Amino acid sequence: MFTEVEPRQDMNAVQEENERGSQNSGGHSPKTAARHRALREALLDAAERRIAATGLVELKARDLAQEAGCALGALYNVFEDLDALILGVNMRTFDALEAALDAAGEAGGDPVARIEALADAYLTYAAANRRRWATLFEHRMAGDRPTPDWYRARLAHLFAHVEAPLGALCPVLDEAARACLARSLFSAVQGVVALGLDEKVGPMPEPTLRAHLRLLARAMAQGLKPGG
Amino acid sequence: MFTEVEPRQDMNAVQEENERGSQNSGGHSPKTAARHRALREALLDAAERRIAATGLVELKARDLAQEAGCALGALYNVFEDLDALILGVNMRTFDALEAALDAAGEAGGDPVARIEALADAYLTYAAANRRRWATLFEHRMAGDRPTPDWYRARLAHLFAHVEAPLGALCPVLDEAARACLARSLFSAVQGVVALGLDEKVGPMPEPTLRAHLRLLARAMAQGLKPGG
DNA sequence: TGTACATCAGTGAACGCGCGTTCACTGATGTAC
DNA sequence: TGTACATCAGTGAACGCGCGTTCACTGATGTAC
Repeated sequence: MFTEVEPRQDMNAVQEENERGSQNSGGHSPKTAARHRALREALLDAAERRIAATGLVELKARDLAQEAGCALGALYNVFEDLDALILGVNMRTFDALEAALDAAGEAGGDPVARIEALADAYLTYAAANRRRWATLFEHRMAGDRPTPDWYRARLAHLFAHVEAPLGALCPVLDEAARACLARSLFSAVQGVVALGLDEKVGPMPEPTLRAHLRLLARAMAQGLKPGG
Repeated sequence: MFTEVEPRQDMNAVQEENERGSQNSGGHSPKTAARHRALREALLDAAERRIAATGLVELKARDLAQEAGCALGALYNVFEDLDALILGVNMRTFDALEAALDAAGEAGGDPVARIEALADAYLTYAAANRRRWATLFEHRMAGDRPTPDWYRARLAHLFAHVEAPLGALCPVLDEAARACLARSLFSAVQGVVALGLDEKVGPMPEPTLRAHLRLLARAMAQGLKPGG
């Protein structure tokens, strides 16, 4: 029985590692394993920098290897493929973005103020990390492979940040309705931020953008209040 | 003087044609010119169909030629390059989308209702023509060429649809503020529709989506009223 | 500790493929006489 | 109307390039004895 359970746990761990883009972390000696991890980090750093500088479309394996100071082939010792690497970068971005939203969500106040704060924090993060943030939404898997589940979950988890204040604001909603509404509210903010920052349309003054976002958050929150 | 003016007008006409993606419409005889135009249309039709079926990413010159029933090279007799062809498709999409919005905008009612109607029409069009609509925002010019001005103007013109009801709702705003606000309001709707229809996140029931959109439009409109 | 051997991370040239674009050729269409 | 010639749309094989990925090789690292 013990042997039934143990290997399965290992399987899960390995599978999760793989799903998140890591190759068999392979090194048998600790030294090797450390180098392995270091190279992974170096490549992720390089990719992050390049994406921040020129965006996802300009991201090439050769540039990454050069910037990380390794040979082209080494990249494939450490990542399944480029997609896995990009997913790795996006995972970091998710972490950072969620941290920013968590921080904003923790600040107290009435639900409306909290929703406002979340929208504001979202804009702040997106404006300060435009391309990295845009990459979250731009990236499609190569070929016809589907986006991994954990990625979609991660995306969905962004919406969840609005759920708590939404529930406080409008306790009538059942869980499903609240989740849907959270998604739409998040999407509205996402839209305003995305088109507001899009240089193709021409830039919008950031204070104006911020004010509109506040208006949006406040208005929708008001519109949801039982009395509204 | 005559010769000063005439050629310049021709230049402009030609330039506009080119900017919109047409090659020298070249045929010296009317018959040839007609075939030229017919081929253009056939290719645009084919591209529209393929985009509707499989999206912009899957659009290949060879497939287009085959589906339009011409040789690969003929495409380049009639369009500068693939980008020009895609811009041509998007121009059609702009036309159709604007027509839908115009129709929705003409229906009377108070400004709030008109804004609601616009958002609703936008969702309806986007849902019925997902990929074609998505292509409006997905497409980037190849290389580092900038998006042509007329395209950006066309994009901006979408926002303008909300301006009239917005002005009626909130006459205090000067023109610039109104334009900015129109853009943000449009962007919010765009965001809700885009993420609502995005299959990566998982589909949302359309009635719910529509209800949220109405909520958004109504809430923002209320929030803008001088009394709100 | 020293030596022989095995492993495997690291290397970068080469592979392979997809795909936009060109180009030498052809044949239909139009024109001049 | 008929004939010779010119033009140019139409053709699709071939070009060229970018780029992700592989693979035969090497040398450093670790292990056995």
